[in-house]
Amino acid sequence: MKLTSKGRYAVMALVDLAKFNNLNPVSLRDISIRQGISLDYLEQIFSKLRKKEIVQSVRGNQGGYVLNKKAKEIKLTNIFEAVDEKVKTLQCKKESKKGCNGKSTKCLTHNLWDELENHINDFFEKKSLEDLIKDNIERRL
Amino acid sequence: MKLTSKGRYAVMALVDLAKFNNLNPVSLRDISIRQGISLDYLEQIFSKLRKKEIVQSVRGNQGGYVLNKKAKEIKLTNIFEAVDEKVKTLQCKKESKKGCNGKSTKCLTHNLWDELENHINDFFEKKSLEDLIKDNIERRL
DNA sequence: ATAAACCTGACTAAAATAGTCAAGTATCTT
DNA sequence: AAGATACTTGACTATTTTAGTCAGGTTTAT
Ligand code: FES
Ligand code: FES
Repeated sequence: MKLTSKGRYAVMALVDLAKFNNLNPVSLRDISIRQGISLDYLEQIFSKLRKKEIVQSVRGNQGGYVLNKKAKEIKLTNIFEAVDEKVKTLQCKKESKKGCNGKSTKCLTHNLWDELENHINDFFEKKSLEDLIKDNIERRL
Repeated sequence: MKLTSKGRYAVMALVDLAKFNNLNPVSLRDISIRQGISLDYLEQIFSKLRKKEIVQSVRGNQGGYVLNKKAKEIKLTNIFEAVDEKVKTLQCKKESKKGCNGKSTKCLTHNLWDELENHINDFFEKKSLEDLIKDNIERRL
């Protein structure tokens, strides 16, 4: 079980962005340099974040990205969904009545993985971007 | 974030095995058929489980595997550790003082992933093989 | 003896990941 | 108007990981 860097970078970049509090757009170039993430890769990520209306783009010189919602309203769940970082512990399709082994009943562990998935999603549902920023400021003091 | 089938199979096979309550060894061949898992793959998995003393092997004709501890004492944590299914949400090395970006401080999200890792491991630490079997019996009623 | 079943290590196809690269388009500043 | 900055898109690719397979053993009950 690991987290992919796409999900990791998305959150990292958004925390960086959110710290500027919507005063003015932040360029991906700056984020790239500050966070050590490839610019081209960031572009892919922000393209997805924009489509899901998590950020807004400002084109042209001095442009960049701004949060499209309040930091409090952006949960990790939303971010992960936007960049396709899904939690997938079940092998089978959840809706299907078939098990992961191709049999007509769910496998011995189906229920366990389902619980696990919920357990993890709870965590993501509870954390907002605002929480992360606060946490970051506290640590600096 | 997904669970690999190695971890999934390990747990699935052990639940199957545990249901026989140590009365007599269960052959991998049987588990393979019942659970729809490749025999060769199961052998790899059980080799690791044996090295970590989670199961005991009985060689020869009518041989197979038996649990080496009480089902209550086998936590998911132990199983996952045995088959190298680790939860890895951090990018950096935990001990190192360097961040995942190569910089000398931890990245903006380091703490978040660390929390997440603990959150997930809590789940694994709480679940024993016995819990899974009970859960399975209840469902059948 | 022979068959069942464990044991080991090496090998490999396929999928996913983590990017790179190229060729734009829009808008601000001067 | 020109130039620079920065967003936008889509295709491409190297690397790594996963999920096995395969071949050739060894052990032990009957
Ligand atoms: S994970 Fe759903 S049936 Fe096995
Ligand atoms: S995950 Fe540890 S420093 Fe980034």
